Amino acid sequence: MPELPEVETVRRGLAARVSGASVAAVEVLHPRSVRRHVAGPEDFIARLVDRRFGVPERRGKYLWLPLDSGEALVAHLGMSGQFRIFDRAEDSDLGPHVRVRILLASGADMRFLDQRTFGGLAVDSVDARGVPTSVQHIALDPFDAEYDRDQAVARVRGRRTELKRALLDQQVVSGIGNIYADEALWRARLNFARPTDALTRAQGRLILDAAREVMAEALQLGGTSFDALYVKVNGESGYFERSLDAYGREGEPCARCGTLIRRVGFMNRSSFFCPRCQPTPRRRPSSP
DNA sequence: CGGAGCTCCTGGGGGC
DNA sequence: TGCCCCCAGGAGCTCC
Repeated sequence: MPELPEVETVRRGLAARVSGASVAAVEVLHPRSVRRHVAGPEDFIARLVDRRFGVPERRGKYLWLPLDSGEALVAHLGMSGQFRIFDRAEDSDLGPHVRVRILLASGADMRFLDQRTFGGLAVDSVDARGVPTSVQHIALDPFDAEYDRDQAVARVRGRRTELKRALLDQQVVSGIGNIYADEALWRARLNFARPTDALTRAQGRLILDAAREVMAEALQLGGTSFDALYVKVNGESGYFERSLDAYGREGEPCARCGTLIRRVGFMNRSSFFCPRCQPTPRRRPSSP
């Protein structure tokens, strides 16, 4: 489940390995992985071959490599996307999940793998600030130099929904997925179902600062890896999983109060929380 | 037009 | 042992 820390870990890996590299050839092994490139796989390939990559950038869970053509190669990892870089292309034993291969002029082999194909690549135009068209609707993430926390708080409080829904809405604040939403809520001692329009400004700041903090700590450890579905560009795992306080800890004692962590369904996914530290709100989002 | 539900996808794992 | 079904969930899309 790549969220901001995992995507940033990948971005750093790509920055170290492919910044300034030129594309020699591209193979699209699964068309679904380039479905966001509406002009089709052939056009996708043509816009990459002989182009040179700049330094990769990221907003929220999107990352992109600027091209010397003025466009950008945009990537979203979805649920199971990975980039792997090999020094030399080896045609044998590609494995079942390699979806796109980008062979570099240096001889290196840059592979996009994606078991569930929720992720994908596209070549996209960029605006004057270098942001791809397909990323412009995404809110700034908490690590963006232009991020304004109080504006993000205002967006959360302006919604009429439940707090976790707002945290997961990439147009409110980007980069937060199910794991870090639960972790931030646990740290802020707020229940996922808290109505956003009843949240105080202080609570809004608390939850957004907690999200930023937990993602910063995860990034230090190279992100969260549950299994081989998320690895860095060199194939190594991150170590944040052992630091999680709520996510995946159903039935284990809360690190603050010892109450057993509960899991409930919410938005077609699981939410983990401490029923004592994060009590369920009495009323549903306010109604007339 | 904001909010909420649906849908895409595959492999691992649990249950029987 | 084998098979079936559920589950993981990001985000675009559709409907209300």
